[in-house]
Amino acid sequence: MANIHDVARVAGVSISTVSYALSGKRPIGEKTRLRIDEAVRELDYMPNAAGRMLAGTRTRIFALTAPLRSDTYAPAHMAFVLAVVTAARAFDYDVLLLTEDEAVDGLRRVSSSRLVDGIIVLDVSVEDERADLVRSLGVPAALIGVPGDAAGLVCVDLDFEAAAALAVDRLVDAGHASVALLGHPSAVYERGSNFPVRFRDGFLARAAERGVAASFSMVEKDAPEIRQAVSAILDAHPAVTGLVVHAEEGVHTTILEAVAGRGLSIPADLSVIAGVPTFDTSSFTPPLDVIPLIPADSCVRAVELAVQQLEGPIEPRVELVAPKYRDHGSVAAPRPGG
Amino acid sequence: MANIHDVARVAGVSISTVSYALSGKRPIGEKTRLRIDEAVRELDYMPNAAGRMLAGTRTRIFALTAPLRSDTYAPAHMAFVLAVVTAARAFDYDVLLLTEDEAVDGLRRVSSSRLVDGIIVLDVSVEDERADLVRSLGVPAALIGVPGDAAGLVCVDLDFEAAAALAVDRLVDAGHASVALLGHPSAVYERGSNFPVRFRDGFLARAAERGVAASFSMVEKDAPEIRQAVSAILDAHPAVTGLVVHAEEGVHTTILEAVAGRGLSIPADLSVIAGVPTFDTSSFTPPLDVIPLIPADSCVRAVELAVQQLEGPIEPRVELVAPKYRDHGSVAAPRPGG
DNA sequence: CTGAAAGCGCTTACAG
DNA sequence: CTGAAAGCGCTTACAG
Repeated sequence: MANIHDVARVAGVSISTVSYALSGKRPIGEKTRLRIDEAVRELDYMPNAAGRMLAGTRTRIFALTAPLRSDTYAPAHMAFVLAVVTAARAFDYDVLLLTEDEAVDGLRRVSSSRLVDGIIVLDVSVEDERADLVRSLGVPAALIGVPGDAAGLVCVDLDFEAAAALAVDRLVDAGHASVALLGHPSAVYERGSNFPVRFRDGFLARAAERGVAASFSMVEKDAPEIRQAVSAILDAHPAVTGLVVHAEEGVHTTILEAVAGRGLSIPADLSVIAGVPTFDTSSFTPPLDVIPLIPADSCVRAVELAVQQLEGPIEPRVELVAPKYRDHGSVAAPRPGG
Repeated sequence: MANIHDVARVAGVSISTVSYALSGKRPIGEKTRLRIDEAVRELDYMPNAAGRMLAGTRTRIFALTAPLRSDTYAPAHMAFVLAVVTAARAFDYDVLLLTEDEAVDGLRRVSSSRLVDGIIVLDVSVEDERADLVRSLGVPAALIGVPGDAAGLVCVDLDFEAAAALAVDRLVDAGHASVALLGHPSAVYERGSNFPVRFRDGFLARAAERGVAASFSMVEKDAPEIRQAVSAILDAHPAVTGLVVHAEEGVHTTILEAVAGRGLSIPADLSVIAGVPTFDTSSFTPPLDVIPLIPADSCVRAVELAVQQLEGPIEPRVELVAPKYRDHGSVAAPRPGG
């Protein structure tokens, strides 16, 4: 395996010139550059990563701490991991994957040994020991999600309150005067991430602002309970003509079946918006308008912020990514009669 | 951040003694070791990864190439990634994650730059460009799964033929004389991985060996088609009393509903075994006997084989992991009447 | 049982 | 525009 000395010899220059030619950190004479390029090609030279890390100030590796617990929703989790890796590669960074069992020890190890230049934290929970650790490590880091105590941290997340508000606005703007939110099972609001709470609060707050009636129900995952919840809310609030669903994929389909089962058609009788899913709602029956949670949006920004910190500390912050609305035809004006 | 010279100075020894004390590669005097341990603790010393990589012969990093495509079954994929990372950590190896878009270029980059000591390949397809690449790279590598051309490669996979044969044996041993396999959609058998084919062939071959009637149907994913397939096979082969299912999670539940819908009870009327799922079948209604695909089994072995290759090339091979049977009560003797 | 020293392959001031 | 050289932080023969 050729090294920089081989390239320098073949090109008839010094190793520093080879180094500068490859890094572009100083101007190189036209013909010198050509001879070096030629030598690099001839020897199939690729700089040694360890030499680079040791001499330089960067390892060009980020640690990604992603639990990969089996109780996380795998498709979304996978999409986020993929988005982080893709975003990191755009900055020429590789990603070292640290999982649940080694969350804290692993982060400590790879940052103390200077194996990584920074840390990206995924699947952040309210009480996340990784948040405290990152704070104490003082290493470049960005969290995707917001822990209970975000002081001193750089966090990026979808603006869930704005997303819920956007859903309300769409319904109200279409003429609906009574809206309902079908949410996750109650356990989700009690522990784990705080975004369901933020979505719910954003929903209720905006509905109040807009002066429309609003109700909120938590829905368990079993089909009978889902049907029950749909009936309950439509029976208890007959005026409801706009529905926002913040739940898992399977729950959506069951809700849609239940709605159809009551003889209601979407959007003629009921307008429906899916809130912040990571899955596709355009192939549902009927396709649903959606305010998606887009992994790339948060991940790209988180990686950018981590990269910025390589130059030095930046202001701690919670950066909220603006929600986007995608129309699939499931929202319309309510029937004149109500 | 303390380095090895700091530790040596505080402990009053040379840096080589510190290095040997930490690596355990040569015996160190009792009190010398104590002084070094003390200094390490006092300075919170952790060896610099880049220095280690450059001076040593190992980076202690494996590349894991896992596509993370959105069309792969995420829960299983995540379980495999997790199992690889966990297995690698047991050998004190970290894992660098390379995804789809960079499969070939990324592997070339990290191996040419000596960033990694070896490669673990996940989600291997029949025509997998990564297989050819790994062959040409000549770097320690282990594939989890078997490509069309496995020549020169080290592969590990579940023994799918043996798994299917085990299912047949269980049914035949219980007294069943006519068995059926409900498999994946036809597209799965035509492209992608080859394990569905291996499972099917193992099923048919063992049934022939045991002298029992066997049929095989491919089942699409939509509920109506699933119900249709169940009816078709039970109508066409009324003697069938033993069923093996090799399909996705949702398909299983729909099949069970369809079976119940026909008034058949499991296992009294029909014995059912789930073939090589990565999901839990013990919470199905009823719980199903299962021959699971256990990510850890293949992943641990693949990592072991990669580690072995650090000492030098080993014999190329396709190592098949023996299947295991888990009884949940869904297999019984057929009714005396047939 | 321990140490002095070479060397791994780069980057980057320093010098011209 | 280019080069000689120091140095990053380790490991490991070599020597005693």
